[in-house]
Amino acid sequence: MRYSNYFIPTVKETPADAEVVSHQLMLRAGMVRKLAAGIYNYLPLGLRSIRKVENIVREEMNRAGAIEILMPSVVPAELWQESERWEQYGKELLRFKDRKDAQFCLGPTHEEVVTDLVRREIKSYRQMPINLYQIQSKFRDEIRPRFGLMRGREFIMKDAYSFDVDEKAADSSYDKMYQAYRRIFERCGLKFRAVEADTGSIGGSSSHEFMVLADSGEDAIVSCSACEYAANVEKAEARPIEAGEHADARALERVATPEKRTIEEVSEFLGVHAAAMIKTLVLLADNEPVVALVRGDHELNEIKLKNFLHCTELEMANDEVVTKVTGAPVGFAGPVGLTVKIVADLAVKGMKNAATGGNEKDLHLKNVNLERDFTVSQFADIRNVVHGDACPRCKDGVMEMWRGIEVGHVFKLGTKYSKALKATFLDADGKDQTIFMGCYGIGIGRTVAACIEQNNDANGIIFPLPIAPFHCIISALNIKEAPVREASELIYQQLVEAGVEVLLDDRDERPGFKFKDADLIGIPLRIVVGSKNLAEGNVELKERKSGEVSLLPIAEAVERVTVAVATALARI
RNA sequence: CGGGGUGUAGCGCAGCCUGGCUAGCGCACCUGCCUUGGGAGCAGGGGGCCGGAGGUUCGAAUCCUCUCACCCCGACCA
Repeated sequence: MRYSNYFIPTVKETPADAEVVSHQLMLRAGMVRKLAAGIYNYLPLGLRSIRKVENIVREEMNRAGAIEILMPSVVPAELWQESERWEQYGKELLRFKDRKDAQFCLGPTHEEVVTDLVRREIKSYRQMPINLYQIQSKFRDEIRPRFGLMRGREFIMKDAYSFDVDEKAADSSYDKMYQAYRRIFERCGLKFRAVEADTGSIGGSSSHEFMVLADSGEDAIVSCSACEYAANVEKAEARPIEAGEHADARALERVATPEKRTIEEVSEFLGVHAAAMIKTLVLLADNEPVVALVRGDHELNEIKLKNFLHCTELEMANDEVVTKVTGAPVGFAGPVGLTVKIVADLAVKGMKNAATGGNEKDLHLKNVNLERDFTVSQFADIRNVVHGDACPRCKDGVMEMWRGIEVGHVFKLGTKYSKALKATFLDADGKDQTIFMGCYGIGIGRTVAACIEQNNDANGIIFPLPIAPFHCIISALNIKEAPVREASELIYQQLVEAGVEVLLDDRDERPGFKFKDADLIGIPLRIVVGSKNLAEGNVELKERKSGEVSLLPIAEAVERVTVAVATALARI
């Protein structure tokens, strides 16, 4: 490709509304342009990287035995009503009507559509296992789209769905996908981790997320320093804390705490450590008030509590409800004397002589003790794991925390959708059975963004070769000079013939301008053709990542680039 | 959805508080000269319904009302 005939609108200044570095660089490098909130045009460079990821995904899905199809993005409401997600999915589902007033939505995911297809066509155990996938634009009307391609409303996703005769076979399909995902992200050149995850609105029994490690990541994940355990904090299990010291219960004390509301304020005012306090939170579970207790230095994990309570809606109560439940304004809630259902975190069980709210304005209690002063309906693991917690799986490890970007997610769905949509088959005994499903997603655009998040410097993007829009750029420094032009053309032709994807910068621009652009768009290898070196028969080869420069005869430079590209692509 | 903020040339911004002359600056763009190893220099030039609608006023980018769009924070830590 010749730069002068191509379309790479680079920008020197950083756009004001781009926060994270991947978004800034994708805009500056001319990879994408915004059309509306969370909706983007993919320009040539961005599209090439996206195609690279798609192709890696495609190859690995095919290798794992999955079969590519393409489903429509416009989906009739009936299917979503049949699975009952029409009501459950909420405002993220973009709904609209056609001219006949029939309801439709833009598919945010395709369990219903694929299950409908399969229930019509798959009738026998002989037709399974089967795994169907597609690479397609999805639409989710996100509350707050942000970070460019990282959280868009329209985005390109690979989604795969497996169908099996029983749970064991489904597990095996799941495992194949898990392994395929590892290969995919390794091939993309990413540093990532697979972690246990909550299943959220997709549902199902268990799942893993594939997280690209990056400080700007929206998700917090934990991993054990000693064993293989790794999980999203939403899911990460807290190891029950052993009962505290056997201190004697002291007499309950009422303490005036004027205007001291937060754990921080009260602990400072009373001179007790936050860990010796009980944090009391009032929530509404399907509109029923519930009180959650966690240790003062811990955080409530709403997802755990929600799963424990088996409710569909869980939210923090507003001031009005808090006042009604505790009899005191916000900031003075405590478990003593409450009549509503109380769920306490396991760590609260061993607490002795704790401090907590007095359910009265400007009042807190000291030396509060379980059983003597208050009772708890149920104990459960409802807090967030914190850095340094003991590992729930092994004896020796402690939990370490990371930030990650979720680029892939694999779910065991069981029979949630097949049951709702009556997707059944006849087994070897001629009996009707429900199909076991799994589903497997990869955010294609997000993978490119996550990659840039992980691979950049002050000058711009540093693409790993497998997903770089071009392998090599030839910077022809003074294109008006015949020798430079001819040598550049020669190198270009030879590289193209060798199967290297080359961008020839044949623009009539100053050298510095070309160097800045080349660095910004992140092409891994650069050959500089300048008249001085060329007089000696040499060109310069520079690696974007290391900055390593070598002066080489033309033939050798071509050879080096060809070998480097072949090596990088053959690595796995 | 709650709070805050911003809409002025393709991009980044000033002007608005305190209304007034032709609406400015940098980058980008066009022409010419010059220059050619890290986003050069000089000269000339094009480009704006100041987000939209309504109002106040002799006069509105500027004040008021409504509206649309976008951005940020929050929507869990009482």
